Amino acid sequence: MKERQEAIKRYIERKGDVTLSELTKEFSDWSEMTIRRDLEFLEQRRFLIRTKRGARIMPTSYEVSVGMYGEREKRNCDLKQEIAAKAAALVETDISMYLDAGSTAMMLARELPDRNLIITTSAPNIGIEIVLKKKNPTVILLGGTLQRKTISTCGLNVLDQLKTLNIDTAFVCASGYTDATGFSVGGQHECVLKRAIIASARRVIMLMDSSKLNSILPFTFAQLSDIDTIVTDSKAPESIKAAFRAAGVHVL
Amino acid sequence: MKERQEAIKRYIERKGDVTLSELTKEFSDWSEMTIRRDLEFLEQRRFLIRTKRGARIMPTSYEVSVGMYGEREKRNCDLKQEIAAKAAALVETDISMYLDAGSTAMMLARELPDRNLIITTSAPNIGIEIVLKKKNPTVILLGGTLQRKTISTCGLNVLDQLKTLNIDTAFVCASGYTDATGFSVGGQHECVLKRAIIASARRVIMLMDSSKLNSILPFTFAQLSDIDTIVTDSKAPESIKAAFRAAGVHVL
DNA sequence: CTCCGTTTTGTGAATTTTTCACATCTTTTC
DNA sequence: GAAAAGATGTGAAAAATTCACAAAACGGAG
Repeated sequence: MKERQEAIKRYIERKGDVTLSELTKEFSDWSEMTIRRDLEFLEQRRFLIRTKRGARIMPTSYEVSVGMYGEREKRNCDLKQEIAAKAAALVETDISMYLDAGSTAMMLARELPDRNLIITTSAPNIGIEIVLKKKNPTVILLGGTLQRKTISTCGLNVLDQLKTLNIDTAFVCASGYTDATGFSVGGQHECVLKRAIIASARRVIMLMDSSKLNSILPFTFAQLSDIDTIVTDSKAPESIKAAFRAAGVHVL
Repeated sequence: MKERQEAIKRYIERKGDVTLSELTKEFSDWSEMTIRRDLEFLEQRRFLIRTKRGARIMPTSYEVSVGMYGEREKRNCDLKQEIAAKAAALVETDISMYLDAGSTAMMLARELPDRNLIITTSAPNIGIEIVLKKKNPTVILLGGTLQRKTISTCGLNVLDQLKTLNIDTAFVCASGYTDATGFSVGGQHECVLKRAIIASARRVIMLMDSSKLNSILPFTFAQLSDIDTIVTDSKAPESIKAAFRAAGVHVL
């Protein structure tokens, strides 16, 4: 595959849904016809489908979350993308990692290198995404009841399932953070799961975009002392980042 | 939503991918313009996306399997649809059931009534499909390693997971059957899982389209004596159906 | 039942998008 | 370095889509 085609693919993956004119503007070094042919090429390889006047990402499970969360998902898309890219750089080969549920985690999944990784996750849509798009990683899905809102599983026996899994690095998402309350989420089951993961992982990396700082959700699952690294975006206020560093947490 | 729009939606859901001319032929009582407007209407509600000259089902996890198996999936679409409809009629309210992986099972999932059901499955795409499209069923995903080919999980501890689950009716798919070899599939892990399910379920219903009769795959997981009912399509030869009945199996 | 306003549907022209054939330019191979 | 193969650009032809408006169907209110 050519470099231009890769670039077009990445662009569409990021945007989700593009028009041809948008693409000709973005890739103005080439003619419309060439872009058309590239789209045809990419469609044949099932990376995308061509729509009325443009193209759309080939919807695998990605669309599940987009469809669910609708515009909310896309809103902080660029922030989350930034976080995902930074987090992906922390992934080493042959690592055993945990990947949380949520849109930021989905973006991280797409940024992961196609290498030998053992990826445990409670989000079946993320697991499917990885397995369909990459050849090398092994995906382990945690079993349990599938939650409608979060598309993630939670089982009474999560602890049993984790017992035989040695997780090196856990990428965990939070929905809220304040100094007083720590990291919090909206669901009780998620809270229990995240706690179990954090307790068992060697290294915990928190993914949180700046829009979630200074908000409180019902259930706290971790304090600053529980985590090693926090990955956030460039819009996070310097004051909070300084407070994180003061607590001995790496900030990226 | 109008009756015509419902019908168009159903038609596209069944076919997966249609052209406008196909639709105008199918719904020839209305003009092309009306169909166009219906497609626009349905697109706004996220039921489908419009493509170059037609429309395509809004891809939730359903598309995952279609995308994977490609034409194979669509080939016996009508037969599988027939089987799924017949099998759905066997589902009672408040039942605890197991749903196998595979395209026939996916179709059954779409035909299920939106009632209080406990649905256990090893196919995360089917679980997501149910949870997104229906409000009432509870979905339990079995955990384990996610297989690339089948989009289903298999874990070393399936037996443990099943221990606390009481499955009333299991809908199981087979890839091959002959009198001599019984029901067989292509993967060893699937074979183990199916055996465990069949051993623990009170009632076992086998789903198999006629194209799979008289073919043998590497791993046998059940004999006629293990199952209660076979649901197949109208193209199944009467002689085989008679043999099933003679063995005490209900044939639908 | 009929009038009037609203909604839905059909029609054809205008517009836009897509396709196709072919010319030109680039890269590869011998 | 020449021939072949491949990629890209161009513009006309074909097709699909949109748009504005007319016709038809529908739904009360009198």
